[in-house]
Amino acid sequence: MKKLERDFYNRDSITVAKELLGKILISKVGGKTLSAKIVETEAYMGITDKAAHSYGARRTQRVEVMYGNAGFVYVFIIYGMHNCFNVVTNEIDVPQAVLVRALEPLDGLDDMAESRFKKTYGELSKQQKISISNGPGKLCKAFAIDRSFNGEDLCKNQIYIADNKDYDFEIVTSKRIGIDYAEEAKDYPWRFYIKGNPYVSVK
DNA sequence: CAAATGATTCGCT
DNA sequence: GCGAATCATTTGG
Repeated sequence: MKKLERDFYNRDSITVAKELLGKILISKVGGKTLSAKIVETEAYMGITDKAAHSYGARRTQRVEVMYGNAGFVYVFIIYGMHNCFNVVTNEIDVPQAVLVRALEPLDGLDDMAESRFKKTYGELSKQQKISISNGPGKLCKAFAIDRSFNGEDLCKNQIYIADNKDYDFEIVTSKRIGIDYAEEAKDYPWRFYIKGNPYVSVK
């Protein structure tokens, strides 16, 4: 499997969000290898998108990564307790990003189960196996992603995304989740997921 | 089973 | 001070 290069990320968020579906997220932090298929994403289109942190060209310390080069990681804390994992897209000074909302675990299942539930994968209930990574906060916990990942480069070897030849799925397009404050932007069809995948957070 | 609720921290105004 | 790109748990039908 080939690692995705800077060129892949250096396009608009909607295109990257769609094409990230079915790709493989790989983390090699702390001597462990974790991998999972990306099954749900959302595009945040920057200065014109009321749901985006960078709406209206807001440029603060927190949002600074999004103004940088494509292919970097943007992690933020939401509701005081959950991390959200984003991929920075598009040109420098165009503050766009893609939120990864759900993953299908592939390798390192025991490590993910340990991070999430303090159990081995075999000890999990059927319900827990699904909920191990079927949401933005949950997948961060499974991958042990926190704010120390903010600003990491996906074109290096600590954490990266690999291409996948398995393109046998349909993409469903729908409205984004949890952004009721965003007025008309809350209805934009900028959420994408793999049809029929059990790990999708909201069907 | 659906709906309501509490948790808890930090960046921004 | 306010409120957020969420989640787990509890409550009620």
